[in-house]
Amino acid sequence: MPLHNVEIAKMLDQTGELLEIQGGNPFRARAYRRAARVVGGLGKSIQTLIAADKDLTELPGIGDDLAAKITAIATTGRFDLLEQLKHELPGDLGDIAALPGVGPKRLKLLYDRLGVRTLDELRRCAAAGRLRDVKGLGGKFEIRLREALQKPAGPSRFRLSVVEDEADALLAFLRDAGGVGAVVAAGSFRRRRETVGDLDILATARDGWKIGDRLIAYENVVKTLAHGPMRTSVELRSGLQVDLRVVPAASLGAALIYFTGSKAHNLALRRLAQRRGWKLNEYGLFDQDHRIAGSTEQAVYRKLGLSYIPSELREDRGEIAAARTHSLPALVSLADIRGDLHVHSNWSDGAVPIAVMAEAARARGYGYIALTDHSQHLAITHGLDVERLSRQTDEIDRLNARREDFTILKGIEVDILTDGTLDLPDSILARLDLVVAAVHSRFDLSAKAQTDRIIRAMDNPHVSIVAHPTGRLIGDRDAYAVDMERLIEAAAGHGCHFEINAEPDRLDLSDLHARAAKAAGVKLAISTDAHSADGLDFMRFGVDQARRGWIEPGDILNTRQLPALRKLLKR
DNA sequence: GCCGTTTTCGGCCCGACTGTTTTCAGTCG
Repeated sequence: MPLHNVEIAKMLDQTGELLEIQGGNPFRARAYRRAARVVGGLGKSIQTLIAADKDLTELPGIGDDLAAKITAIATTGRFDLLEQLKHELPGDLGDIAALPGVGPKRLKLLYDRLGVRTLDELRRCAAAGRLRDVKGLGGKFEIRLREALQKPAGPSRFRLSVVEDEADALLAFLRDAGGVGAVVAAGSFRRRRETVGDLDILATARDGWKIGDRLIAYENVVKTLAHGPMRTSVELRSGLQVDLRVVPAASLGAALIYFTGSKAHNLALRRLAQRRGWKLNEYGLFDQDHRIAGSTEQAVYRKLGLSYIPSELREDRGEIAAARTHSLPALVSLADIRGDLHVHSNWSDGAVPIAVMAEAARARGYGYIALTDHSQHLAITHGLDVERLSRQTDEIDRLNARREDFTILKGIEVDILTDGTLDLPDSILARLDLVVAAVHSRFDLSAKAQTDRIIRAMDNPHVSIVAHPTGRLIGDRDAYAVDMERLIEAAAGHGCHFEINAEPDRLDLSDLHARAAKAAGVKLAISTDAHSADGLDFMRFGVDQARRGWIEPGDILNTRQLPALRKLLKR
């Protein structure tokens, strides 16, 4: 059975983990982990690359050996080395290693001295107090482990928008303290990843203890995990962990780079520095003991011979090579957006009338919106039939007649039915400015059927944009099975476009898919799918994901003035 | 296991905090 990239990546990662637990050469284990990350972050599927006879050793961190192993995994669905490791190291060692405070060394102690192989066995040993007697472990470790074992596994990652709410309040609280300079959020939050594991905050302050004390005193803190002169870690009521790092102002730039990550990006930068005989850490870029850069990120990148790399690109996905040749993309920004192409009103399941949505969009500096209510098949949303849609277009004509400087485009978010036909007849679709097509049912189809279904919808020449193409809800629902490469290919061939749905729980297309679409020449709309005026503000999350996908203003439909946009919407 | 404008062998990022060590290993980011 041929496997997808994520599945291959998972097997490689598991292999790396087990190799690490087993001991032996740690760099070998690291090589598997790196390969896992590279495969997981690939825009194209390994299957496609193999089919096209591409040389996998051209991928970073993949040599002859791993290329052969990846090919074997991809084609057979099996990985002998992993099977062998699982046989040699039975039990849920991976789950045990995931516990806080348990790394490969302590895991080995538990395994060798106590014979612990499963979480249940560990729980029994911890309860019986047998851990503290093992030389190298101890009472504190046992207590911490017992707590971790009791705690129900909470959400390990939080949606970006959720963390943003927490961060805004917490940053304001910390900035209010005396003797504090900069207080900024870094980490995956600053890279604008769709989900955030923990919130990293960087501060410059005269006294690191003091701002740490203030963090601990924050009302939502339930637990202090670590507290020192440079670093304090706490857990909030929501379960979100916050890491506060304090550095001198002269180190702010280097610390921002270090604390923003990603880890892989930092490793690559440090290797670059190392090759020049320098050292890069959170305090600066050093030639021997002499700091040659550090107060700003720009200066550090410049010294390393790189253009400034926007935080959204720092994933070690080719940005360092591009920065070296000064060929980074000029990323789209919120200021480039001139309108919103997916908006609902109270004609279907939106909260407010068309005029209110239009006014809210105008207040945000837009020149147009596309009103795209649901179609009849989605009865629960009070979806529009031909007659109501027809009346809605008349209403929009009346509203448009009132304003010179703002246009409401007549649209629909039409359901793609199970067989790929559309929920409304061509006769009415032809009268609209744009048709957004979307799947809202039968998420259970096979990948082939789902892909055929959406391609058939794109065959209809009235369809301009496919909305939320994979149907995922972050943390709630996986994407339906669909062959994204075939969809992108079809869209490119049809002159059809995809949406980056900006709702923080959708962000669909994802960053990787957006990048793949761009590579194929497919243009994208960044749309909010707003069901109320406030919903229009989700635009920033869509723009952030687009930036993570290396997207430039020219790749986006709704960066254009209305006449240019209209041309692109016609097929 | 990967990789090379110092190397095809000998390296592989770097520092803070904790707990158990009695001067530092393990974990984490």
